[in-house]
Amino acid sequence: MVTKQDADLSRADSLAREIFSDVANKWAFLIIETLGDRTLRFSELRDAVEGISHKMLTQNLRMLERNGLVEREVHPTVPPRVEYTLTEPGQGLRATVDAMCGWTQRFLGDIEAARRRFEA
Amino acid sequence: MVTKQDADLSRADSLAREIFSDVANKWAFLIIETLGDRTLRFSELRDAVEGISHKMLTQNLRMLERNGLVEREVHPTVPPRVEYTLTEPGQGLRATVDAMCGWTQRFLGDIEAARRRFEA
DNA sequence: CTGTATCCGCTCTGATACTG
DNA sequence: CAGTATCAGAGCGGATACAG
Repeated sequence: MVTKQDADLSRADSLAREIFSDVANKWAFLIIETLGDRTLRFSELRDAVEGISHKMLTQNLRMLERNGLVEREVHPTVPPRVEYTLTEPGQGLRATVDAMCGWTQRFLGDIEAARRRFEA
Repeated sequence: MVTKQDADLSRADSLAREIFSDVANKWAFLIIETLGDRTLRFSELRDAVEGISHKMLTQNLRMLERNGLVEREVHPTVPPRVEYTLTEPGQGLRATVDAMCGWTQRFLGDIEAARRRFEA
């Protein structure tokens, strides 16, 4: 028998997985790390996130905005000025991304060694 | 002037970013979560990680092995039996992925709400 | 300055078939 | 059972051009 709770759980699971798929990508992580607790303009982000293209930045910012992870604030001036800031959920994700960065630093040596070992 | 330390730092950074790119992908995360502290066979993993194809599983397992995050143990029987386990660095990464899963659960509601708001 | 749209090459992905 | 190879389609990502 499938209870209502089961249904809710599997719905939550599939939603979680979908969010996961959205967010578990290199550019999203780098944008979140770069933003930190600052507020940055589109062009500042483009310059700060090394190697990102105009298109990927727009695309990922829309995705993050759609999921409520960044807030987009438009100043109706000319030329336009648009600023991006992490929301509270965004800051929460940032904490986990920070942890992952720490992990990379911590195990850099092991990973390099493993790679050399793997060439064989 | 570019010191030796600067060079080392930027080398470490680019390596870290490379690792990041390898690992920051949906399938890798799901595999790591699924493995947890268990030891699983190839076919068990394929069944446990919902939706993953034979090919993606192989590809990601190789990548994880190359970076020393999973250990691959071959039992020379017939039919062959190959088991995968997270290494210590792998467990470290798992901790951060766990945190990310917790984050998804915690903010599921906010994210759903944000999405509804975004349709406008 | 910011954002959308288009084109195009290239990689990623899944399905299938084959080997040990 | 585990792994590799191949093929074809989808989607990513970069460059460019143009609009508000």
